[in-house]
Amino acid sequence: MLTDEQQETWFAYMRVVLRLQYEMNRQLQTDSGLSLADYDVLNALADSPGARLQLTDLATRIAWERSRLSHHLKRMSGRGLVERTPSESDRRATDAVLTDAGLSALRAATPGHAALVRRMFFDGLDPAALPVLRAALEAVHEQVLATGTLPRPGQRQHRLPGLQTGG
Amino acid sequence: MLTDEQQETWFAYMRVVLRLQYEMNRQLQTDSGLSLADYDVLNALADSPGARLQLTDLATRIAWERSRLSHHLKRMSGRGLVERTPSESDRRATDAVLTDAGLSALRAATPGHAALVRRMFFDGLDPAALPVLRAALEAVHEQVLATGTLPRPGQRQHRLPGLQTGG
DNA sequence: CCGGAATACATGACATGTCACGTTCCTTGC
DNA sequence: GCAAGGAACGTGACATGTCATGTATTCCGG
Repeated sequence: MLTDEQQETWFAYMRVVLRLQYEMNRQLQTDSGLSLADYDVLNALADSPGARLQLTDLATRIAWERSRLSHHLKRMSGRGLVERTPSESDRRATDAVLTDAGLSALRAATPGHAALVRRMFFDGLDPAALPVLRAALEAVHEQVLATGTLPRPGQRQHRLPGLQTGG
Repeated sequence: MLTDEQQETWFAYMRVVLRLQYEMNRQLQTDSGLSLADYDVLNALADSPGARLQLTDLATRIAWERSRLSHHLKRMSGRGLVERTPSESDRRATDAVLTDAGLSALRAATPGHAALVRRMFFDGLDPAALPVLRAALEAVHEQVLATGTLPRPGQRQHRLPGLQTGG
């Protein structure tokens, strides 16, 4: 099914993923009181226009089940990191919005997180390999999008409020 | 902290990890009734001499908290996929052993899993990039081992039973 | 060998994630 | 415009993961 070299590459990938996830989780938790899950949410929001994202879009973007996100946002909003506001474009929908406290937490956590990423991921890497690695990861990403079960992120159409032909 | 190219590479990595994890989980769950976590455990055991591994070693190998593994093995043994036997080399220790049913489940799940890996990971990849990708992942792995908080897998020393100088 | 420190694991309480389902609203075809 | 189907989200029940702690065993310095 896979060639030997593919197998070895895959095993190397899985080993990296498992350990890195473990290390990132611990570093964030102990240094910032954020879980990696929290960080992913905050990061996705901070990177979005208006620091705001509809739940389904956010879930798609970070590849979470929507109900997981719903539960998690309830907890995060209890901690003041995000707010949940009814969407203006769709009354069924909810937007998650980054709060000031959430942004501060993200900013406080980022240097330590980035330091870990640099140390564990890039410091051991031949810089000459970087462009190839990047291209490979982007190709894989494209393939996952193309053949996966989730929609592409950021491509869902929302009705824009204020554009209805007036009554 | 990170160069632009490093950042983009890192983001690509995270996007791939998040989506692939989601897709693997779903594929395994629906096609085989195994979670990705189950699969990682079964796989690690099947790959070990005697299909047996002491808990701490197994936890290190798949980068889990030991208590997570303890709970999970209890559930998996309830399903007949593994057994827990007292270790012969250390009476504090427990070995996880793959059962016949566990091996069967692993064998049944593997083709579908491998197909997904091939389709999502390797089919989109320029074969010429494979050696570089593999080397890069192995370099990162080495770096994670070198600077991480977990011991290297498979390097812990166990007292070998039957080698005591007799009484 | 003996006592204190460290290690291996289990467990209970609690945090987090999944699944099935209900409610509300939107959309589509007439 | 209206009914039927679908989409967005929340929730409760349950599966899973984490943390703090307890018990048994081993290790190590003297």
